[in-house]
Amino acid sequence: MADQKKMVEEITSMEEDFAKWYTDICKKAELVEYTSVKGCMVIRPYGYAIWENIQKILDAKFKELGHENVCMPMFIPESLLQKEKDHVEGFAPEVAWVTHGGSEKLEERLCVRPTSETLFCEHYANIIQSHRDLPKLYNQWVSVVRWEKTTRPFLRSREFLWQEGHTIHATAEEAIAETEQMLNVYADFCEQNLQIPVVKGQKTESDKFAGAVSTYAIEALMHDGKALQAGTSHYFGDGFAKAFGIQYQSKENKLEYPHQTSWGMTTRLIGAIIMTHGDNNGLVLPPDVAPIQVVIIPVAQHKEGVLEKAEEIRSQLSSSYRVKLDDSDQSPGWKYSEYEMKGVPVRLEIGPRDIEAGQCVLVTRHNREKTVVSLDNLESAIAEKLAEVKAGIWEKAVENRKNRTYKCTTMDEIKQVLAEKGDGFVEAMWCGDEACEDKVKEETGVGSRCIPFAQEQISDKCVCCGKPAKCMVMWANAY
RNA sequence: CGGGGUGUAGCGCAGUUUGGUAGCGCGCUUGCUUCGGGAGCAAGAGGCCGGGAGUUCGAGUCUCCCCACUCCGACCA
Repeated sequence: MADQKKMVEEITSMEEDFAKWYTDICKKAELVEYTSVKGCMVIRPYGYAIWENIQKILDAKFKELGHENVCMPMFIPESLLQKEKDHVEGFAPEVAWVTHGGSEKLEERLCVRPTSETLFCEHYANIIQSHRDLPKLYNQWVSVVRWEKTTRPFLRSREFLWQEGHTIHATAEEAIAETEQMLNVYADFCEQNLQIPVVKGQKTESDKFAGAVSTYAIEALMHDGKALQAGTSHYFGDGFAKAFGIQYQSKENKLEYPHQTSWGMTTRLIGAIIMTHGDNNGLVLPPDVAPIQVVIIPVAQHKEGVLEKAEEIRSQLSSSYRVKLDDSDQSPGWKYSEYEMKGVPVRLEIGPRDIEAGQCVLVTRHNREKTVVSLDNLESAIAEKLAEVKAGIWEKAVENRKNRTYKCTTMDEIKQVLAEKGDGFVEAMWCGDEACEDKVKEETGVGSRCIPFAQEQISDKCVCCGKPAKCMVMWANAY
């Protein structure tokens, strides 16, 4: 909040240096720690707990829709990776290779999975014979490795955690429906659980997944105006099935190729949370995934009855919420700052004066508003506060995106608005020609993020070449 | 992968120009006093100066080679 005094001095302000602000939060809020291997980070308990909560919610959604979890190996033989031409071309530049087992050189080198399409395909070829074997709705929670050149905590690490869904269906229609369904699951998760507004859309040909027929994505806008892809869902058609020889016998007794999808979300979401909701005092966590939803800070805890009351409240609340009572011997002021930095949505202060009056103080993280509430209906008061936090951070994020979404009809307009207002989402028309896509990127610095489902006819001409436009594209500088 | 910057105690830094055997602040430990927005005093602990080779009687400091972090590009969840 602009008028609030900055109370945590350890974090660089985002106006001063956004990149440093980001890494400061990652480290000071104890989300990650670097290791001696470039791009490989320790996700510390507080950061991992966020991921576990993300997993819990998503996994339940997947299972509700009939998906089953499986686990593929970590290694892919080179020959297997190479079966689908586009796929290998897309991933080969960034795979890590295992060449030795012990001291012996392997006959065929193995890549550490950058994604598992090939492994799923090999497996599907083995287990699918009949239409009765379809569909298979699989998902796995694993880590993958991509040998990135520049790395940043959560946003781009060489090893990252994710889930990858891989489904295989008898018909194209079914597979397309699955692709769309999962994109919607992702969008709903971002918006309803993480309070991150997203734009749903389709990737352009040049930007789609290696080996896919079509790629869909959700794009979120960060505080600094850069776009972040928060999730993707791909439709593969029968290309992989053909490359890997997956066939099934239909009811009509004909051999057919099945149709596939894949979709994924990663620990990058934690980066999205930081850069969507965080402020100069640190993290601001969406209540649904916050490891601690309510932190209880006893005041004058050495005085008789204070800790006992605080513990009583903790115990009472812990059946409904993730609660922590901090009874360490730090001063209350220190604790306020500490848990603000860690983004805990609601703080509960309780001291001798409160106890006497049968009340406590609730403070919401995103706006630091204090409310005195009676201890008699504490649970509902907290539910209200958590809902307030959700609504508050959602509105703020939507507002930011609104302020940073620009409609442009010419290249000069794009350059001008970016120079004046800073990075953001640029909506502009496109003719569909890849040359124009490249030229926009080259001249203005913003690349195509997606072709939003929510189309708007901004003009009838391509922003670049002036020829008749096919669709509106959302352009942005991206992470 | 190209161009810049940085690696000295857990964190932030000084010391490097001019080689002489390592310091400051915060944090940490113990004790007492404090406690409603990062408390005070006192006494302590903590370093193969990112790693390796070299020059030198002697290297945090000079030379070379690695590695990591970071920023700006290109590539990417």
